[in-house]
Amino acid sequence: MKRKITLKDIARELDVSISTVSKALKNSEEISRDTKEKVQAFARLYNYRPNNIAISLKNKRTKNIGVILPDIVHHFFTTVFHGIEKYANARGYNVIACISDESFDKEVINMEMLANGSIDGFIMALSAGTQLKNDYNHLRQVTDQGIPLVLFDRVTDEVACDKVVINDEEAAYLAVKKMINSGRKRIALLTSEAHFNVSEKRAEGYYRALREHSLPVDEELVLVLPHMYHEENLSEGFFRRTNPDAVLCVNEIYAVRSMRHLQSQGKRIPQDVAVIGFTDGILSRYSIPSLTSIAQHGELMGETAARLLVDRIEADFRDMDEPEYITEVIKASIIDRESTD
Amino acid sequence: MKRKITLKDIARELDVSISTVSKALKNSEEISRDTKEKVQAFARLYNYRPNNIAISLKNKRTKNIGVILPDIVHHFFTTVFHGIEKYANARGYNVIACISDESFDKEVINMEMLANGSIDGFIMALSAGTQLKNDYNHLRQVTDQGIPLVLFDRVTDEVACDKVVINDEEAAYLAVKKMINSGRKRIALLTSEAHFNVSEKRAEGYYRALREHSLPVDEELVLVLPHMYHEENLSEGFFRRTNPDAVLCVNEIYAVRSMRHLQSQGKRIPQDVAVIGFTDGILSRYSIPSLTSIAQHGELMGETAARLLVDRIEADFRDMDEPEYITEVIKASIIDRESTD
DNA sequence: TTGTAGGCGTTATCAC
DNA sequence: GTGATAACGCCTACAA
Repeated sequence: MKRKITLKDIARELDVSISTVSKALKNSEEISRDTKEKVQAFARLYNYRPNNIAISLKNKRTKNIGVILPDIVHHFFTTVFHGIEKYANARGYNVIACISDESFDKEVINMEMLANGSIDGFIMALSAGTQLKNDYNHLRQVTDQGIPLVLFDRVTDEVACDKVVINDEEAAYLAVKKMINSGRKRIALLTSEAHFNVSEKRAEGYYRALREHSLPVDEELVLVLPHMYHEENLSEGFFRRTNPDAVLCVNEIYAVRSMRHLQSQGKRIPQDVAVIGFTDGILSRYSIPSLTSIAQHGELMGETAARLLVDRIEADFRDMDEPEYITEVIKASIIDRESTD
Repeated sequence: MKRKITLKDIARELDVSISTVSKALKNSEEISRDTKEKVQAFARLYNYRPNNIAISLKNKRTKNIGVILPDIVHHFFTTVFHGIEKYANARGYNVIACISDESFDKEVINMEMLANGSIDGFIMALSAGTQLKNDYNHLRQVTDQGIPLVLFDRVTDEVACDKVVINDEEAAYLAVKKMINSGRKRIALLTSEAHFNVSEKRAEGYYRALREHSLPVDEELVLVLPHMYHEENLSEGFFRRTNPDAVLCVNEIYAVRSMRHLQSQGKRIPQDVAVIGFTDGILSRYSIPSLTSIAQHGELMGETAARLLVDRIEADFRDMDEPEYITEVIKASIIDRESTD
């Protein structure tokens, strides 16, 4: 077991000073060809690599970025993460990932853990708990210290920072409009509890589309489901009772479950009922019938967030005092599949 | 913007020495009550937190663990990751995540990036590229430096380290046996290219079950698919040609696609054809019909890997010279759903 | 009870 | 050309 070698080791071995070794390895003009070759050969032989931690301490930058996600079972967050990771790596950054599990407390703990020097900046989507509690002091604490922060998807106006969102309202509007244009009249909305910013926005788009096409707004046709989809049968009675000819769901799990219940009630999709779901994930692609869905372009969102963050991290400190924060809007798009006509 | 405060700042402000501050904050007996209170109050006021990087440099341990995954779109790796993250956090470690994208080169780059002090140990599953190339020098380089490494799922005998695997062979065997017991005779296997260790193991289980139940082995019934599932119709002709009454798939995507093709050919599932897939993911749960699948207990695998790693990291250095490496086997189990009888 | 000094590994400045 | 020194932030053995 050959232990990790340091500048000091090389210096001792070659009987030169540490600073000479350091310079030689950087190919400094100051050092004689002879010495440089000797040092470099030795370093190569023993596979010398500078210690990241020491460099971090010296430079006060870690080349790590902290990512805090509410969960990782939702395909959407997975793709965002991938986008972040890809972009960050390309610019020489590592990604430290933490999962808040939708809990306020875990989010706070994770942020504090990372904020003490481990990372140069944060990318995160707010946990359900945080949105419910409406407490953003831990975020402000971070930004107050001058640590750059980028929020995506689940954002808040309460914190001044860069943001990346999708046009949820517009996407829902277009989806409903699409179904109206193909002749649907009784369009149901399956949404989740309202403290999720995004659900709210999607509901707004739903209502706007109805209004603009002079369809009656029937609150009976709106079903609010709990965020965790434990109970299998919640929506079964709903469909029997309300008998819709189209359904918009705020995620693909609701959508697939809806199709399942509708089919078991003898409905054909899309002939009798059209279904569209948010999140163009694996379920949408492989369900039977495959699901027309609203792609949120998670990977692009991740890349965008990472770009904003790295730019901010590497921004000149001259113009640090009064930054103009940016909110980038990613356009969602509808992917047509078999569940609509 | 209140900048991060250091021991030095406190010392200067309170006109004491740095070491006094350090000790006072640790509630050392050496320091007078008076001084301690003064220092602690000040530290609290300015929200002092020790700098992780400095501590890492001093202690030569980062409390970070590096996780390298081949991809993150497969639900299995996602769940493993979650298990690692959960366990690691509970023991005070952060997780640095890198994705090799199934590429040998990226795997090497990521490992080198992290191996220079950023992490205390690695958890990883080998990329496809690495298994294909059969080159494990980057792993040995890491273990040779005394950095603990735990391999999971996609492992190799070529590297001496702790490992976590599932009993793939046995699981496939049991799945096939189950279908034989319910009267199936023509059992197909959809597998991926053989350089994947796990696919190979699963195929072995398939063959063993056939042999032990005196069913003929018909190579026509085995379809080897490329790892990336771009081509949609690869298996369609296969089913028409071979007309199986049961199918075992090495992942759930193959399984769901199979069901789709079979259904479009007028077959009923499970009456005409039974289907079982590896990976108990979201597709299995929500497909129509829902898919009987082999749960690999990814979260447990992740926790186990993290436990092995942290134990190894924190192991006494006395018994470091000749470690006995452990391979833990996680038992896969069959989750019965609608695609089998 | 408090402070000094040295070290973790690296780099930059300045002196020889 | 080379090397000594200080600094990044923290800790600790030892001196005062």
